[in-house]
Amino acid sequence: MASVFQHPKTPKQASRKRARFDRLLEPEMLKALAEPTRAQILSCLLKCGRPCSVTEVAECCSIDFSMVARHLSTLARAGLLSSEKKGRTVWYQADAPALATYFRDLADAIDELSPQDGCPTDDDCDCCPSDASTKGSTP
Amino acid sequence: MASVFQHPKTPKQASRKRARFDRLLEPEMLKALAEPTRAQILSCLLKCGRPCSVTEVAECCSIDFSMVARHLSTLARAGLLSSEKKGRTVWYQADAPALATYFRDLADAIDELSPQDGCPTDDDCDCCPSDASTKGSTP
DNA sequence: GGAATACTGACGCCATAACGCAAGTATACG
DNA sequence: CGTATACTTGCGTTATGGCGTCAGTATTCC
Repeated sequence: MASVFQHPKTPKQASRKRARFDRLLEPEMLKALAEPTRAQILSCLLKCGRPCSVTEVAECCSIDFSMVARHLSTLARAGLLSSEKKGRTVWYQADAPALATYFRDLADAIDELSPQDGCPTDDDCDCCPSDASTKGSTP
Repeated sequence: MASVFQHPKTPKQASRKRARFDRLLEPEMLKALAEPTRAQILSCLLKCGRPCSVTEVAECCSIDFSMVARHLSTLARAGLLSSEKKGRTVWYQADAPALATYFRDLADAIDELSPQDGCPTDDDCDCCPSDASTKGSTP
């Protein structure tokens, strides 16, 4: 499975937190999830829980076989599914706990990252990666 | 094949959980998140915490003004940002707690939804919305 | 009123990717 | 062997969406 599920070690530094957040927001996984057909397929596999073949998923979702094969491959490449070839059939399986963990990590990263007491208005706002030209007005 | 994909009977609770999950996986929000530029902009606003104008974000992220305006509008439409117009400037703000809550809900929905003890192999699997045509094998 | 600021919307260009078909590959079975 | 099954991959079409430009709108300030 892909690295997306690994927990980054986060020393308690703002820059680390930002890095963690940015990494979790890495678009590969989200892009894979954001496509309706893929979401449907993933949903199907999550609901099922056991490994499924391409044919099964295609029949289940009533989607063209070759499209399902391609989408499953995309989902697996994004780390959302594991795949195992046995004989001539490939068994795809959704790792629900890993996926749930990923989203919880993302939520935690957002919590850690967000300035609870507001951003200092007129100096020392590290909102942005590398730009210190426009410090200024607040509504 | 794949009896697992049938849903002979759908208990109300299970179908509710599925509905909840599917609603959370609604692609609007994920699609908005899955675009690198938008992720950068959202990240910037999350890190800042306070409301920011389009001009500020554009300068901060070094992105073309009108693009930023468009992306901010997209993010707001997807529910990822709140916007408030005051005078001639529009203040966009990221609601970090809400976003974190969304991802936690998604994680919870996945946990609830996934069959902890595995999917019964040969009968009574309600993985799929509406298809009961095939019987078959499991790995 | 007129100019400046802050944003929005419309047009076209282009890259990416989904879709469907069909041909190709790999494995199993008789 | 040859055939059937289970995928994969390549190709052309279509659709979506990001990007840049520029014109338009709304509000403020002089």
